Amino acid sequence: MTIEQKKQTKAAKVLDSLRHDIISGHFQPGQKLQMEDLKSQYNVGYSPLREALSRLVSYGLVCMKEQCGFSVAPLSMEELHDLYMVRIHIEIQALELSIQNGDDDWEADVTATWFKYKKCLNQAINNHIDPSSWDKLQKEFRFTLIKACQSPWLLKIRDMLNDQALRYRFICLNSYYRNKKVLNEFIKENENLVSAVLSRNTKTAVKLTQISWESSVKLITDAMQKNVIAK
Amino acid sequence: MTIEQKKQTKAAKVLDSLRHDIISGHFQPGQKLQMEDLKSQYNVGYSPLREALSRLVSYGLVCMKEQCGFSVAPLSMEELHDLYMVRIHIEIQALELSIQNGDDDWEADVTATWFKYKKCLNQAINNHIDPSSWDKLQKEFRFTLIKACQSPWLLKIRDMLNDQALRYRFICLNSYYRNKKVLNEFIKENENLVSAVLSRNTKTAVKLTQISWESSVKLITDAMQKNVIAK
DNA sequence: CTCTCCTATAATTTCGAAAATATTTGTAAT
DNA sequence: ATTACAAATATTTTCGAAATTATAGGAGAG
Repeated sequence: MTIEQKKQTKAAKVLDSLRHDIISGHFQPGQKLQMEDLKSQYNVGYSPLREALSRLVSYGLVCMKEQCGFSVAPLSMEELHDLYMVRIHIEIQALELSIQNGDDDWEADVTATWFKYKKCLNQAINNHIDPSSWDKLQKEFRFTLIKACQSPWLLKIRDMLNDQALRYRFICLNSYYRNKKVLNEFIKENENLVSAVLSRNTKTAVKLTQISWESSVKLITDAMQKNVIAK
Repeated sequence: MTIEQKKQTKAAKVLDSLRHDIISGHFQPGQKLQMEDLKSQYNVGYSPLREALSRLVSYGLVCMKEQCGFSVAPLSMEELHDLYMVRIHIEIQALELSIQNGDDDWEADVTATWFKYKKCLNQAINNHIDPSSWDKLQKEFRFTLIKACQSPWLLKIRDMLNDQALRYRFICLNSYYRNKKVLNEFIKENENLVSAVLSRNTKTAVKLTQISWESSVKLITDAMQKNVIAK
């Protein structure tokens, strides 16, 4: 329990927990989310639960059918491709704007977060893996790259698509963690991306992002065909 | 009360009503949404209300501050421009894909919905204005244009941005209804758009959409500066 | 044996009172 | 007069029982 969680409402807390538990795969895609179960699992009443679930419906992580309750949004090959297609568009748009609008402070910020993230990645190569700090730093780094875009709507939509995509990425996270070759590739790719961004080379930055994400889709597709998580 | 609203849950009904009442400006931007008031206005208890409001928070039409309740999302010049920037991008992407993927049935659909919509617009010129059918037909027409894009995520995001934008459009709707010159322009623009779409001329269709929307932004900007709805 | 309809059970959804928190009002001290 | 503090009021948030609706199981007719 962190210090800052004092005055949060129960609805907000259970929203965070649910989102995390869905993204991380604690609940299976498509799984029914029964009120009674959730109530005892999260130790809350009906109201905050329904509130959280309702928000996740709009957010796209949860489905609901009237009078038949809630369920975890399913994953599928088709959706994976659709999701990444839109996501690449949004992310690239944000990146372009960010490179265009970012000031000196932003450049410093990019450098700093990449420095931290890189350090974590290098430790991962030597088997010192800390998944939670990996996630945090990756998230921070990727957000810093685009946060100077000055478009609240782009950022909001990106957030949504990002959370969706994280569910798919979880399928093949283990291959990331273990494979040193993949990790080294990954570090190099990001290194190139950062230089392109800092030198305001929009075209290169966009192309690198596109390539990197398309290979992500490939990795996930392979993992999905092996696993039986989604046909 | 329409026929098909029998087995809807109260939360769903109040969600629709709230969305409509916010978009149409029945509630002022930024206005506080008090539970007691809403409860008596919509004749429901706390649970379905909070559920609907929660979904509208994720959707972007409602804001909420913990322990301080809900309020209507505010409008502003900055957001207008941000919104339309993103919206144009998404809509164009969807339009391109739709032109690319649409089959013969889709072409027929486009022709049919435009025929109906045009008829309604022509009646509007002769002062036979029916705002509700105007809205319905406009919505149907614009959706038909892009529905062949085969991307659920694009459609979902478009829906969200569309509803947001409708709030701004409401500010200057009266000038649309009354001004015959604007209406004639409008019909002509759409006529051109439909021909471009049907002849699969993606470039022209995109350009026409862009121009038409940029002039929309201008109209709204002017109206906002006159009205005092948002500074 | 299969299908339909009815009953029993289980789940979702809703209500309104109770708890928790914010806001306002009033009082006293500086 | 102004600030600080405290009581009173108003509002939001939560709980769990009650109402509504779906689902499963079983009896009877064809």
